[in-house]
Amino acid sequence: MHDHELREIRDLDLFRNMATPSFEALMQAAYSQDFPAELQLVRQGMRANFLHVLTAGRVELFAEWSDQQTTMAIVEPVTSFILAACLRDARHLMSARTLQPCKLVLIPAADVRAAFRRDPDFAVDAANELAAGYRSMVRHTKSLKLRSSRERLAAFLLRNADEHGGSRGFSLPYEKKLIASYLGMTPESLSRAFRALAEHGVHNQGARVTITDVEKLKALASPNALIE
Amino acid sequence: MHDHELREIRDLDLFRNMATPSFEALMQAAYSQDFPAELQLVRQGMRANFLHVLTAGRVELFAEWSDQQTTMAIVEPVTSFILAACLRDARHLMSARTLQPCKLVLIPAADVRAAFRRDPDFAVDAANELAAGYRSMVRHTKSLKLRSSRERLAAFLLRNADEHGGSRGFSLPYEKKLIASYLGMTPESLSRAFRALAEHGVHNQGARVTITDVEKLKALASPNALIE
DNA sequence: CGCCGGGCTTGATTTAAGTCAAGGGTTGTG
DNA sequence: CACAACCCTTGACTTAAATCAAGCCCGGCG
Repeated sequence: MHDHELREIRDLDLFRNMATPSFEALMQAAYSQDFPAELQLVRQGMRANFLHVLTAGRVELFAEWSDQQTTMAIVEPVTSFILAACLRDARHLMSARTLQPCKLVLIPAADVRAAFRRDPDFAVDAANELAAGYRSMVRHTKSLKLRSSRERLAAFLLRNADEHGGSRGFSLPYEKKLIASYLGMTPESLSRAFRALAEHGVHNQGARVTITDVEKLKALASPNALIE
Repeated sequence: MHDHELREIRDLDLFRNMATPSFEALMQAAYSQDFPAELQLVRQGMRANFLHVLTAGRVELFAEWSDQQTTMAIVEPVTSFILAACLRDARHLMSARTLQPCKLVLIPAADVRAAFRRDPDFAVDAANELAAGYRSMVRHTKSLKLRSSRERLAAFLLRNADEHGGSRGFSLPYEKKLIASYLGMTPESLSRAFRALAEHGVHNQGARVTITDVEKLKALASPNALIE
């Protein structure tokens, strides 16, 4: 494993405060690997054997059931995933696949659990990470249960405008197909939702989005701010 | 606070392995209180000031947005809730209200955070608790995104049959209104879903449910077992 | 340069679930 | 014991979103 990879991982909130010996032991057991696009990394129902850290590329977490699939989250570098299943030594609730060629560091789950029990600072950071994950899943669920598809898209666009482009417009970070699945609708419905948002301060052309009236869009996405 | 309450709390997974001095300090700062039914304990958007432990009664966690509400979880004694918001010192994502007269132990969030940073065993247990919470929220979300309302009800009934009555029939643990909201549908739809399940091995009369054909119901609820 | 092929859009139609409205049953209470 | 209140059910109807079916557009490749 390369030095710059080690540093990237060390800089994650999850590993930042870990004692150096624990970290080194953990990295000793870990290995870095390259994967092609469209490869299934994790299958739901299987035992969690590795904590994954994505250092390059993009990974989709999705759930499947009876020949249906839905996107649960999209992982961007540098981020760890599958921490909960590792700590609980449980089966995966979600599957994972690469969306592009990816570089991942795989850390054996047993070593993660050991470090977690031995290193208090790591345990604290793991708990924080899990709390954050829990809260983001709560937000996702709330959005699904309380908002219409149009409103979900509005909220999604506002969040992205904040993180990326700002008010001068930005490009959608993923394929619309994927966004639709993440937001819990079909690609057709997403297309129509974009049209409907034209009335609410959104201009869209292909992957290009410009928010022409932030206030109007916010009014649609969060009549009051309490949802997130 | 009474001795038997202290023992109940001590026996929770969250507090079981905590060092005795940490536990005692934490309980020193805590206090027990009785609440009437239908009282709002927590309002989403507010700062999390207390970790709550329910020792008697029943509490609903719900989310609200733009004059809509939806049930996110129902808490039964003895269980702690709002751990994630406490640890992150963040605002509540959900509101909470008592469904019945309740007894709660309130532990100041600042003390929880302190104990959490100071006591490694507590940090480990907190992380486990959060991991479990995260996973249960993932299951809920998967169910919402991948199953029809009929299928969600089927899965809910199977889970309850397991936990309570067994095959000899059981009583629904809450009002149907509440179950409907938890499952993400209206009371009317729940009613129709029950009727539809008559064809799939479920007999229902008021709060009374008997599963007359478990296999048939399972076939409907989980064509393959991977969802949970 | 032209012709796939996939992703996206658009229109027509269906369907699951929500809404509205009314009535039945149960429970608690004066 | 009767009445009110609330929960639940049922029926009629509406609606949001899914499905089905073309067609379009754009990038990659022969």
